[in-house]
Amino acid sequence: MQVATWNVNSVRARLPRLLDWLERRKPDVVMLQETKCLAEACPWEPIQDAGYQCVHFGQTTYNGVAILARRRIEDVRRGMQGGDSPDEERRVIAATVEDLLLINVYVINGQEVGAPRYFDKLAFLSELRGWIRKHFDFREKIVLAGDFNITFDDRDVHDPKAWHEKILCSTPERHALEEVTSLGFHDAFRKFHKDGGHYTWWDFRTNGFKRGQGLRIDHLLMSEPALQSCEKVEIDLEARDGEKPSDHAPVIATLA
DNA sequence: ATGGTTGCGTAGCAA
Repeated sequence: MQVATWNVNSVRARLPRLLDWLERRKPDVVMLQETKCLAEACPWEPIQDAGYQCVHFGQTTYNGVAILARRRIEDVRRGMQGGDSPDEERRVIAATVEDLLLINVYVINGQEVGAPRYFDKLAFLSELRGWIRKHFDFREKIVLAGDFNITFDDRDVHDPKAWHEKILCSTPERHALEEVTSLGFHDAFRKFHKDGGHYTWWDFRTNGFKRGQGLRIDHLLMSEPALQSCEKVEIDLEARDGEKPSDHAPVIATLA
C-alpha cells in the first residue's frame, strides 16, 4: 500500500502533471492540498477514469484538501467543525481506507513571524491537536499527512542561518508541530533518512529548485502501528521538475 | 535586493 501527500497548488492547473504522476507511481492513496476550487469545478472525471475515488473539501481560490484512493473511501469527515460553517477555511479532511485512518491537513502558512496569520497558524495547530486527540485512537494505524508549512529542525533547511527564526522555521512553530506529534505520531521520513538535504518545497520566486534551495515542510506522520508497517518513504523529485510543476514535491510511503 | 513567480480571476491576495 502506497500512501502519498502532495500540495498540488491548484488541481486544475496541475491536472496533466497529476495524471502523469498517478500513472507513473500508481499510489493507492493520495492526500492533496491546495486544490483551489469548489467540488463542481474540480476535474474529478479524468482522475476517476485513472482509477481513483475522490473525496474533497474545497473552496474557490484558496486552500482545499482532497483524498484520492484506488480502494473504497469511508467515514469521510470534512473540517474540524463539521464542514458546514461557511467561513471555515477548508484545510482538513479525514477518511478511512481499509485499516488506515487518514488525516489530510493544509496548515496555514503564517506569512511571517509575528503577523496575524502567524498566530492563526499556531492556533490552528493547537485546534488540530485537540481535534485529533478527541477523535482518533492511537492503537489504530493513523497517517496524518499534508503541508504543515513547518520544518522539524535545521536538517530540513537548505540554509539554516538565513532561515533562523524565520517563518516555517521559528521555534514556536516547531514547538506547535511537536505538540501535535507528541500525541503519538512519528515523522515517517526520519525512520529511513537521518541526514539533511531532503526537501519538499522550493520557492518559485527565487528559482529555488534549480538552485537546491528547499525546505522539508510536507510530512507523513504516523501512529506507532502505522510506522511499524512502513517500509519506505521517499520524496518524488521528478514531480517537481519539468513543465508547470507545483512548488511542492510529493512524499510517498510504502506500508506493508 | 522587503525583490522574485505562480494561481486565481481579472485586482490584488496568498503563498
